[in-house]
Amino acid sequence: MKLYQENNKVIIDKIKDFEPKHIFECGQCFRWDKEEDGSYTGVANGKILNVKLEGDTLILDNTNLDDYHKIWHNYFDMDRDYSAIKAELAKMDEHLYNATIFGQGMRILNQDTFEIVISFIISARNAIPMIKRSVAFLSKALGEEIGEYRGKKYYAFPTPKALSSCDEQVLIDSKVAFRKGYIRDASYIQHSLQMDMYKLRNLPTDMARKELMTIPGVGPKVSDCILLFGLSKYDVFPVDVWVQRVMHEFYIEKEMKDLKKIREFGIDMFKDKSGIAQQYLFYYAREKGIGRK
DNA sequence: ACACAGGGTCAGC
DNA sequence: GCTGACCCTGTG
Repeated sequence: MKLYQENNKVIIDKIKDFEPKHIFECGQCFRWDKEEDGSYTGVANGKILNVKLEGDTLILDNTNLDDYHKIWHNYFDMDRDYSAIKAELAKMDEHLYNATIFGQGMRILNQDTFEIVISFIISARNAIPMIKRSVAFLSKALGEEIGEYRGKKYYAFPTPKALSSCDEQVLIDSKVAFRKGYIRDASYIQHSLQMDMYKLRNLPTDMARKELMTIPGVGPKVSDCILLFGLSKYDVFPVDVWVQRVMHEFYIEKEMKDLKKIREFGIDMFKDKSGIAQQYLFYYAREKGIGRK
């Protein structure tokens, strides 16, 4: 692996376990879009980045080595050995083997805690394209304009202050619908520091989870997603309709509908790799339509 | 056309 | 612990 800068690109030769499609389309993030040339452009930490894989060369455009080390290295979870994780999961059974092969190159991004809280509140009983639409609308309406890339303007995710004090009409127009009260209240909780969601990182998973569940619009499933995608906790197992289906298909009787028990089953099975296992299974199930009637 | 479900959560029994 | 309502939109 060789890392170097060329103009405004950071290039990594001989990259392993990095497949942009699987990273950006596995359902963990909502601010990355595919360009016509197959690359992906998105916003994180107030910066615009374009990502393209050519063979085993990763090209990060619109950035520099300084930002790579400060932001993107951690954002893309570069220090984690996904080959080792995949190998461990794949040897458990044929389903995990298939799911890890299918999702090869998927990585769990380290995303901003508050952005993940709001995004996954929006995700409840919603479809992924609509979640992306709402998040894009709110960012454009309330977020700071951070620059232009390939002729398009980009906006940072709104601050807690902006989201907690905006006109109700903005939330209505964003189509977050019945979730608008949750978003305003959750944003105020962070803005007022009634709870500092960023500090939950320092708590054990179960305590952080208990805290998250006090936020309006945050239940068992959304809190697990926040822990996994926004707080770097991997001993969680978010159970949504797809994980439910894939678990019924592969591991447990269909009569077992108690989501709490399915979650405990997953954590018991996958331990400290539950979150990552869940993401391989979720992506595999959703792309293949496993269990859909 | 129109019912149904989409990365669930909450309030009211 | 269960059950229905919740906004809006794409899908069949």
